[in-house]
Amino acid sequence: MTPRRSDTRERIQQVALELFSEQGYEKTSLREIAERLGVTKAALYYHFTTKEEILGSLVTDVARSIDELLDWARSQPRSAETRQEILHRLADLVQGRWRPLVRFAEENQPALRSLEVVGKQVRERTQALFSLFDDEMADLTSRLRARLAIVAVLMGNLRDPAALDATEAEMTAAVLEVALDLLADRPSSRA
Amino acid sequence: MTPRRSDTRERIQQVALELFSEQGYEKTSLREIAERLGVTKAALYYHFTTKEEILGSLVTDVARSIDELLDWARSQPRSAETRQEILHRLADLVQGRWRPLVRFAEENQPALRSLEVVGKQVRERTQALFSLFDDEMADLTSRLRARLAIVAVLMGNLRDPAALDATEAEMTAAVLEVALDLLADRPSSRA
DNA sequence: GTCTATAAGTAGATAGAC
DNA sequence: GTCTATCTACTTATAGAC
Repeated sequence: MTPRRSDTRERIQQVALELFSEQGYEKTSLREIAERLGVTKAALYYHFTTKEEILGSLVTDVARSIDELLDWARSQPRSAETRQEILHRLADLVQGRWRPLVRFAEENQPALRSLEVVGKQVRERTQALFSLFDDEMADLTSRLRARLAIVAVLMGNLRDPAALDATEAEMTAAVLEVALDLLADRPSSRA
Repeated sequence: MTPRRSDTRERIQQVALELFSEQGYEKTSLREIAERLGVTKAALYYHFTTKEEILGSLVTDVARSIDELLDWARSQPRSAETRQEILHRLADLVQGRWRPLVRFAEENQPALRSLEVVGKQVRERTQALFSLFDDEMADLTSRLRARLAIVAVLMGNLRDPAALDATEAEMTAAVLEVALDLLADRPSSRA
């Protein structure tokens, strides 16, 4: 018996995310959101006090999921198995329910940065993800590789302009393989 | 004796790029550009017929530089030395004179995509850069690695939120090392 | 909980004087 | 080549009826 007073709020979030993803945050107006939903602008203001709050409510939800991943990761031993499992969970996260929003965040950095509250949340999580594999004592190339591993996982999520025509499962597997290889310590070869 | 009728046009380009980079394309208004320049909006319209044309004039300049790199690359044999030189030239390009604009392009994909002419130029060059190292007969992970090598070079260019406190020269060297390693063929280890 | 109506401001763009 | 003045079309946001 969930209260379920209205699903309008959730429908607003869903439609807003669609439009933000298609056009970017700045270019999307409240009028457009209201029209696609078949309600008026004023209706939006009943559920959200500002445009930023609509985006903020979405970002907060993702941030919670990332925090759960971070908490879990920090409770585990720093082993190769842990790293592998972290990457798997991260891949699930960015390709599952949060795919549209994560993609949106990747593509709209300036819009997110310029928003007071939302920007802070995004920056903190980005940094936390990078720091997961970041050994501050390691040399620069190792640290770069660690970051690229994260980026590789996020790449499985991209709107691909020059498609690699692979299935999603193939992409995920390939991306994880490349990411794990980036994390593997290797003797510094090469002159 | 260059004609040099007016440097206003170039000053507009320079100031516009500053503001576009700081705030994003959509959020930057012609009023702001004019104000920072100490002229009026109408003055801008003497030099550029639309806002998009200001950005377009900048993008066209970079596109030309990338085309030169692409032409040169295609005229070379497909050797390890060539790949190394390509990466070096790409790094020079994104970290030199075009750094602000390349960074802007990375951060404002949706804005650029939604612009008719500009978007096409950007998409074509991105694809061309990826295809430089892309052997369509190779397996998926190799192709992913090739793309990641390009991404790595572009990462040397990022506004870094969690700074790796390295000098620019160190970053460039490290980024190139990682990129080259990504391009190196390797026996598919790992179960 | 959703509406109409409207405020108050800004955007990109133009006409025409100087 | 740059200005003032203005236009039209939007924007986010609010007040208050239903």
